[in-house]
Amino acid sequence: MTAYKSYPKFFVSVDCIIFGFKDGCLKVLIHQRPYEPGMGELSLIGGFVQKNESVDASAKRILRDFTGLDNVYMQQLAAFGEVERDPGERVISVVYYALINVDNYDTQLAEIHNAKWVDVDDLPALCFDHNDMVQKARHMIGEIIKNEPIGSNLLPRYFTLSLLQTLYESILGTSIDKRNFRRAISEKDYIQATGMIDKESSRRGATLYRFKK
Amino acid sequence: MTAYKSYPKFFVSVDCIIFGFKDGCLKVLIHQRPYEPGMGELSLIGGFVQKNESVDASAKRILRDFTGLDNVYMQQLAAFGEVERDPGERVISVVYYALINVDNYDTQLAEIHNAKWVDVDDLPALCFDHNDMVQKARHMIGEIIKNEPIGSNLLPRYFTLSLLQTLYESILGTSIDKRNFRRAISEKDYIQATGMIDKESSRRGATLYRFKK
DNA sequence: TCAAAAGTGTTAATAGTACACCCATGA
DNA sequence: TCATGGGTGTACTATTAACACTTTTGA
Repeated sequence: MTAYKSYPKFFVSVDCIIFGFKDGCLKVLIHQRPYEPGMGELSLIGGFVQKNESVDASAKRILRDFTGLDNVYMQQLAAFGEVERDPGERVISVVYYALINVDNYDTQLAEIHNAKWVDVDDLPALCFDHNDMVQKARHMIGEIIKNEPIGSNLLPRYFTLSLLQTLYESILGTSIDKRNFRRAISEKDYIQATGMIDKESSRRGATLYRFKK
Repeated sequence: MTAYKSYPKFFVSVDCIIFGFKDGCLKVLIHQRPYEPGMGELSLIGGFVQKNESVDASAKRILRDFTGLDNVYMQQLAAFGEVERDPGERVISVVYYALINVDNYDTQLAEIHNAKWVDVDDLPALCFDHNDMVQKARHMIGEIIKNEPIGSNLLPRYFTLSLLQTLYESILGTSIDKRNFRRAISEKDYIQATGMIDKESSRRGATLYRFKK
């Protein structure tokens, strides 16, 4: 028997910051909140933790329901627990961030949920404390990309070095010297040339690379 | 009105990893769990989130109740949400780590709670997932001390450079060259000499430093 | 022929690492 | 006088930052 009876219980939600890379910018997937309070306001993708579901599993389920994607890079960011953060009822939210390839997700599902991509550096006002969540997650992936090849989750399977550099620049919010970038990335040994040439993005054509497994 | 009615609610606990620096080692404050399940097992300092209390405030309260300390360096680590993590009932735990000066805390309170310091690198088996929590927090402060002067929270107001170095070594788990350490720390501009001399720790006497504000 | 993106090395500055001896003191 | 911890500088290595021109091609 437990001695917990006298303690209060809380709704626990999960909010997901789903990052994608599109048009040379880091984007976040948002939608219109479908229920009160804040119905119609812009919101992160979220949902409630279920009875026999771990919080991690809950995050995976919510991501799958909105994007059709499984096996996605997703990490916990933090719990948000201010008393009045949700104006309707007390809800403690555990926040995750995910990195997805925008070419892979299920656009039909996204349409059903009214989901859309917005530029992370030009975020509209989101409901509750969701803007804070995005800022914190944005900072976090900036730190992580310095040490880990998380770009593999955001890019198509084959990509040019210019595109990879643009990704780094948009995540880090800085411009990077092309030669230094190429040297640094080749020293890291994350990626390999495929021999294929991309003719879309330039007249001359650029070598297509891919991440090693 | 909210649409949340149909969702389940959960107990939400807070667990605190309270780090201190004592006898040249990084320590964690633990105690014997005073209630079932796991009564008598070794446990982190914890408690339950209350109705009109933010999760952060809850962590502060719990820390104060066990140590008598307020205004302590404390950060959220993560939420732990596995379904079976607590064998009694479903409890989602939000974990914080705190750094305190072992000379300041209320030892009477600690005695009441059966609290004791254990070496972080020689942890006994703790209940539930508490060992995981400590490992994660230990790794976290290792990263943070590389960039932030968090040592100020663990040391007495005045300290020798040798003591500061021992602190860094015990947090980082490495030995550091004395000359390199002193140069690095003086370049960081965190600390200043007070002109006072400590005669306790050596015959010659060592300059006492303090952290700048 | 020219606009647009691809590709390519060198140098300088900075940060980090390795390493050994003398000093002051109390017991 | 000696054992103990305090205090100091230099040379080497690795990492990071700054910087500009040629190539290829389609329009």
